[in-house]
Amino acid sequence: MKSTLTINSANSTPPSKGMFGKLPVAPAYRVVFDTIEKLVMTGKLKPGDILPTETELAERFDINRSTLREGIRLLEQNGLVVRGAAKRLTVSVPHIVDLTSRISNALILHDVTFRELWETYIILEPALAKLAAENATEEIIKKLEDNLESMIACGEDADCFNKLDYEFHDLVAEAACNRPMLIARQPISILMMPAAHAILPRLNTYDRVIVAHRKILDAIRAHDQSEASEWMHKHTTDFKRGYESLGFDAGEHLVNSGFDASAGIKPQA
Amino acid sequence: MKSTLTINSANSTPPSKGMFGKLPVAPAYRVVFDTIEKLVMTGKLKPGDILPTETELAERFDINRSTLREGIRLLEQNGLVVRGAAKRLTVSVPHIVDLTSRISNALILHDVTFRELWETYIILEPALAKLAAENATEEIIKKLEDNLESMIACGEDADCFNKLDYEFHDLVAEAACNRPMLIARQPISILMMPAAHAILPRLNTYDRVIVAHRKILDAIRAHDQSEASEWMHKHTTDFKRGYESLGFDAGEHLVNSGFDASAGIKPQA
DNA sequence: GTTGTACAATTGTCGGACAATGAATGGTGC
DNA sequence: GCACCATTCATTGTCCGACAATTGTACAAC
Repeated sequence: MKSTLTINSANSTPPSKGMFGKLPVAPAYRVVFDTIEKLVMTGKLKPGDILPTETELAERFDINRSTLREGIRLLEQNGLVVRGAAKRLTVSVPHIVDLTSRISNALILHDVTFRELWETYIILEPALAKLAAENATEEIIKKLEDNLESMIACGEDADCFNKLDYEFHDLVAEAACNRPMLIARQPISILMMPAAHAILPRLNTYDRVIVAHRKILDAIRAHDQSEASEWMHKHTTDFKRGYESLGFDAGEHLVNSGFDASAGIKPQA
Repeated sequence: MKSTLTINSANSTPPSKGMFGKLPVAPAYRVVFDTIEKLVMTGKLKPGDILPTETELAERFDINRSTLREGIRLLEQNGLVVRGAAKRLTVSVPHIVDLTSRISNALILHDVTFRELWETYIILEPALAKLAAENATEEIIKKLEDNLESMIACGEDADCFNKLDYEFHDLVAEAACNRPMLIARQPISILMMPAAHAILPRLNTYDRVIVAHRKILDAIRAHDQSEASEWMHKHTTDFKRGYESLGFDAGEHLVNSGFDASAGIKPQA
């Protein structure tokens, strides 16, 4: 951190280099991004606002349109602007799904282990179930009921079952009305999907899953927070037990769950 | 989800709209992004690999350099490439801090409430303390000790104290060796900072904080997981009590904690 | 009111160009 | 031979101008 710097250190290197670590002269396209990002974050630009055309923006910033466009790409990737109906740039709010898929990609690249995912999941899922029992609306309870019915109708069609299982937990998370926790859970859920797909057909846990889901749903409907939390805890622990009884090592990397895992879901981007 | 769609629904809307959701004809710069992203995610490009020059890449993709550069910007903002030492593009893995600051920005724009932050925080912090008690290395315990000493030496310098408080919790989270949880915690921690700054000098809770930190540190050092978890729970609850006793409403929006909150930290990006 | 058409605006893409800057190279002195 | 310096070169950041494709708009026709 070079906490102590003396100006008069005329011993080794000329003072023009070495100290004064390069002051942040950002390329123009980055300045464009920073500027507009700040405008959005400070509320001077609100979601839904339509930006001027590229030509006009370039004129105002006094840069070339190509350069401006590079800045726009940064904003676009950040989800702060989208090219709206009329192709015009409109200010937007980053979608949760964009964030979560980005996070899961990053976790994959960081070689996250199943142990880490699991440790977090076993914390979040019961907490979300508890909050769901507190906050669930009639509407979402209806969706949960539909989900459970479909799952029963599913029989032992593993693909169908897994999809509905994933959806059930997603709905519970949504019912909790807590976005930070939702964002934390989603990437983990995505990354654990391959494991879920591997477990179900080999261990034949269909019945156990349905029983657990029903208990959880009942608890949510009854606003019984501790019951919801406890059953979700059991249910999630079951999942880990299944994982381990298949001979997987929880410390093992998940690298090759790979790209399709994150790209496979993206429900309605 | 429009699960059932019949072709012959010639009743209301013409079939050319409504169904056939826009087929994915992506602009070239986006194809560049998708292509290279996939190469990274599938491991065909590994972190540290140096990409060809812009001119060469443009030639290979058979597009103009300007167009290619727009694609590069998308990758850059995603953290998948950085312009390395020699200005050459280098494949990289997204830094955690980039993710977390993006998440906190998104949460701000989504008008997240203190209630949501709190509900998540009270779950994560004890869990992290528990894991820290399990996994903390000597090295990080040393850092925690240093932090506690500095905090005591800090006296009632609120700025110094808050900074060290923030750092302490960061260190505990780091000690837990769990990146999903780390990523989940960090944005919340960032967003709650303004609240922490408001509470401390007005309620004079310096002593209570130090006592709690010492208890937590002792528990981590002794690998006493439940003790670490419990004290962290108390400590975090204290924080909320402070927040409420200042008359804030937990359901209140945090919009105007605004931009500086997220930009203020960024330790060493 | 709906349909169709002509026109204008805007974006996506292209080709070429150049200054600044870091890297590589080669010459020079010891 | 090795260290040091100047030159050359490659590459990026930026600019300019241009054009096809697409889309919004205005207006005419039914």
